[in-house]
Amino acid sequence: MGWRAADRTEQTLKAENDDAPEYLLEDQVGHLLRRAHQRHTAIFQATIADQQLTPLQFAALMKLADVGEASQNHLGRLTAMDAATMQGVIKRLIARGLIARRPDPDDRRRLLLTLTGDGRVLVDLATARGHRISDETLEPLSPSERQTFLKLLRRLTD
Amino acid sequence: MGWRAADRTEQTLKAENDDAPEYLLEDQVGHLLRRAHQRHTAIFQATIADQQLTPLQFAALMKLADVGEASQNHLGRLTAMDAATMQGVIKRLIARGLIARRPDPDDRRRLLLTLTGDGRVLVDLATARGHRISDETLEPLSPSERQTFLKLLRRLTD
DNA sequence: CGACCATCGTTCGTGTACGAACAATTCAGG
DNA sequence: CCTGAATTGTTCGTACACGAACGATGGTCG
Repeated sequence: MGWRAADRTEQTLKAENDDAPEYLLEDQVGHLLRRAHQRHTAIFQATIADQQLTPLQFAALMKLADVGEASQNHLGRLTAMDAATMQGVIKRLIARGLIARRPDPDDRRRLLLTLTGDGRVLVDLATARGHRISDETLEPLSPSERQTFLKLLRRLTD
Repeated sequence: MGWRAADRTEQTLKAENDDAPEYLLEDQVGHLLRRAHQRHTAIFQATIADQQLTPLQFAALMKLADVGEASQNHLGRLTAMDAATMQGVIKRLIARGLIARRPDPDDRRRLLLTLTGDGRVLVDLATARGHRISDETLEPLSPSERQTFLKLLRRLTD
């Protein structure tokens, strides 16, 4: 690229103490995590049948199918979304008729969420895709490497 | 929590074919990558000195310090941001006087970006913090596990 | 009972993320 | 040379992500 020689004057201060530990963006965990996540969402969009369905909407749907019924905040904790983010996700899923909301008779602060019939159908269709997406994301690794990677990654998520 | 017993009727269909491969959100790579990335950005915000500086702004700044000068699209490719995302990041860095923009004399489509004096000062201060952030993110892993994890993670980012 | 504090859902503001479309400019091939 | 394809930067629209503040409700403890 030839930028280094051209910008020598601009680089002077930095170039003078070469022994200082350089910061290489492409070696930092945060950058790699971000890029891996980017790649995963690209695979998600290409593989999931429904083009409108986003990774977060899919996660909320799958978790709701798992627990059957939950309040917004509770489902948010189960899917690692804060209450504000939850608002938008829930609003869009309700607008598409995939989930329904009803007041909790025992606690008037809460709104209980459940899958609708359409939601249940979509969950059944999308489950296989979900597994395919995970496989494809891990495709560059061998089976034993996948085990190792997932084990270590899980320890970085507390 | 007791939701499972309470919602048995809602779970009937799903419970009947137990042999079908269940989809456990907390075991999926995508979800784990998202949570690990969330944790990293929380560590970033807590550790970086400047409270206004975001991970993407920091990345653009560090990369610009590395290459000296670059057009918006080029810097975007180096930091894995698309042109539209770049717009906002660059706009905020210019507003804070950390980088400057000037037309490329050789190509009138391009705008060349460089660090300002303030930007260079901030980069020098933030470099040590950046390394601390990476260390803290990987803190749950032993040194050899970190090597393994980074090696595998890098293979998932192409 | 009553003051206090936690929780629930909502809204606002800021900042990524990215597809899509656009005008201006550059480049490649005929 | 000149037409068409590619690149650069910009804007628009949608969807996360989260801190902060808010009113309504629920629980606790003196």
